[in-house]
Amino acid sequence: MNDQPNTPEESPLAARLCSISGGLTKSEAIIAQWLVLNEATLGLETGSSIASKTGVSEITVSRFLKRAGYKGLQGLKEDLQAALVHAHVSPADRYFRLLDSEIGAILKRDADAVLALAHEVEKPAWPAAIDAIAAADEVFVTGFQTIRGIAEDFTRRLSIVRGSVRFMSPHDGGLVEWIPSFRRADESRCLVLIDMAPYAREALPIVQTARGLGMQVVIVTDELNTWASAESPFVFHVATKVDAFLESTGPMTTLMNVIIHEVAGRAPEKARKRIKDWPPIMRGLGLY
Amino acid sequence: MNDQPNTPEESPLAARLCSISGGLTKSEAIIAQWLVLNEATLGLETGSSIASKTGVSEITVSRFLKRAGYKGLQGLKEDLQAALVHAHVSPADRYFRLLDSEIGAILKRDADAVLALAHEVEKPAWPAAIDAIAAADEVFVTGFQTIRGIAEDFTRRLSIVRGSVRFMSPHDGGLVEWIPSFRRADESRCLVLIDMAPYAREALPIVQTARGLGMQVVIVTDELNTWASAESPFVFHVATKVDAFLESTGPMTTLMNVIIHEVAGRAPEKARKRIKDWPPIMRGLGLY
DNA sequence: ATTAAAATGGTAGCGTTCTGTCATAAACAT
DNA sequence: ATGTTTATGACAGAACGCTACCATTTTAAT
Repeated sequence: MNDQPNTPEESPLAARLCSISGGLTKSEAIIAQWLVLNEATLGLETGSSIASKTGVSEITVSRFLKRAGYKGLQGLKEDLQAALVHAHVSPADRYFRLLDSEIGAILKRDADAVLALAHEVEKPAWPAAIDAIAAADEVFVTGFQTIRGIAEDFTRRLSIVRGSVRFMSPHDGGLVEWIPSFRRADESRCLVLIDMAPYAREALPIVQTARGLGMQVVIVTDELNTWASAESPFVFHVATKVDAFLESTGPMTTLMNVIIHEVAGRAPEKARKRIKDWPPIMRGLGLY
Repeated sequence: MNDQPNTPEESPLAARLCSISGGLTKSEAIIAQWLVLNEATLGLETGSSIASKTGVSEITVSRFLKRAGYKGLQGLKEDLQAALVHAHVSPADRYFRLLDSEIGAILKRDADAVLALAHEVEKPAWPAAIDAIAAADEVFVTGFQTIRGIAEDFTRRLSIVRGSVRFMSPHDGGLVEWIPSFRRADESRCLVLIDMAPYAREALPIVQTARGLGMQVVIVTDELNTWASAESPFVFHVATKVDAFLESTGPMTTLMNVIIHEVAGRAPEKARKRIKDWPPIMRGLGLY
């Protein structure tokens, strides 16, 4: 099922270069071959560096790239980046045509950010964080401003998968739930904090309070957050800058969904049972 | 003997950045973290692109790199290249070592769903829907259950971009806002409904009520929804099934963000002004 | 609160990269 | 051999990325 990103004969770049109509000239062949062989490090090259390494002149490189359909070396680099997304995600190139617009660029970056989440779940801290959420006797969730809703939905959806999950708004009397209860001193508690840099002033003290009470803290935040790592080992970064008017919260939502999926995976039979029970529960509640 | 080309905590770049004597300033910390998180694609970046993505100025990036011991971004790229040669890792599989796993599949499908949004944006109804939202004198937003939070966040974020946006919970006395006011009978109103099939029983009557009051209705829903198209021309479908325990709402969030971006684009100067005014507004409100 | 120090951003200038125009060289056909 | 086409390179202008100088803002210290 997987395409082979490494095999040169299957690389989209190679395919594109080979498909140039009318064959290649000697210099062009040299350039093309060099490009394919060095595809991995193309991003670090520059037009003239390629020229000198292949022994042709700068302008020939430029011309060749344009003939191959790229908009200069910069365009080739962009295409390379986009091709990554396409190669691994789309069954065909059915979207190519659509993705040239401004929105297309935003969508591409969002998709890329989603794929980049693979890095996060790969971290050693990831399974530990999932364990912390799955094993805790009680889970608190919080988030502010324009991602408060994501935090609330996360709470609802996590509640389908495991019990004792509570959204916490620190501003309407929220932290009272945390008053240490000695009757249940042995219970473990976990806080999931969703955070974005522009709105984060309130987050730090909450995390510190939670830590002080012996809670585990899982923090999902954007790339710009720098304080979180000092407070907890369970910090996961999501790319949110997509050059739109506002940041994108889509990838963050995806990550929350993955967390839920993984927590469910820690106790599959229980989770499935809860899901089975869920519709009747809803019906009983009318709508909400 | 094992090479860990991707593990952030072992990367030579990360090591070097961490070892800077005298600690990092706030901006520097942001830059450093961003560099580490995006090391895989650094080759495709440029000084100013990094600056814009991290929210600092070009010159701060330049200064920081010099302080870190690199000779500008070019020097950093050269160092990276040297490291890459050793690691034998192609940027093509930077994410995908683990994408054969179950989570990998989920991420891929989510990313694919995001790209597939290009189809929705391409529909003729799309610009019309954006117009309806942008031009309306008043915009109502609603959504239930596990996507209610998305609807609320959409309300908050759309409020940054244009005024008179209101989240509407039809169950706590919600529809009173709709009582026709003859003083403002000429005002146009628009409803944005976010919907998912499993929870949709309540949505239809709301839409019909809105239509009866002469409102435009924009509906964002999943692939399974069949009734919406009969009620409004502005229906957009998002793929939500990713074979996880629960549906994925990430792509839907992305689509809402795109809507906001487009609405902002309809009145750029006003939108930019609103964004500029936004931080003070927030501060004035304390936190929420 | 006031002052000093540091950090950051804006503007402008330099250097580099990229591309358009023209000229030269090579390949090819007759 | 000659003329024609094509490929390649040299030069220059445009565009962009990078850094030096100065102004402004932020932070820390008293």
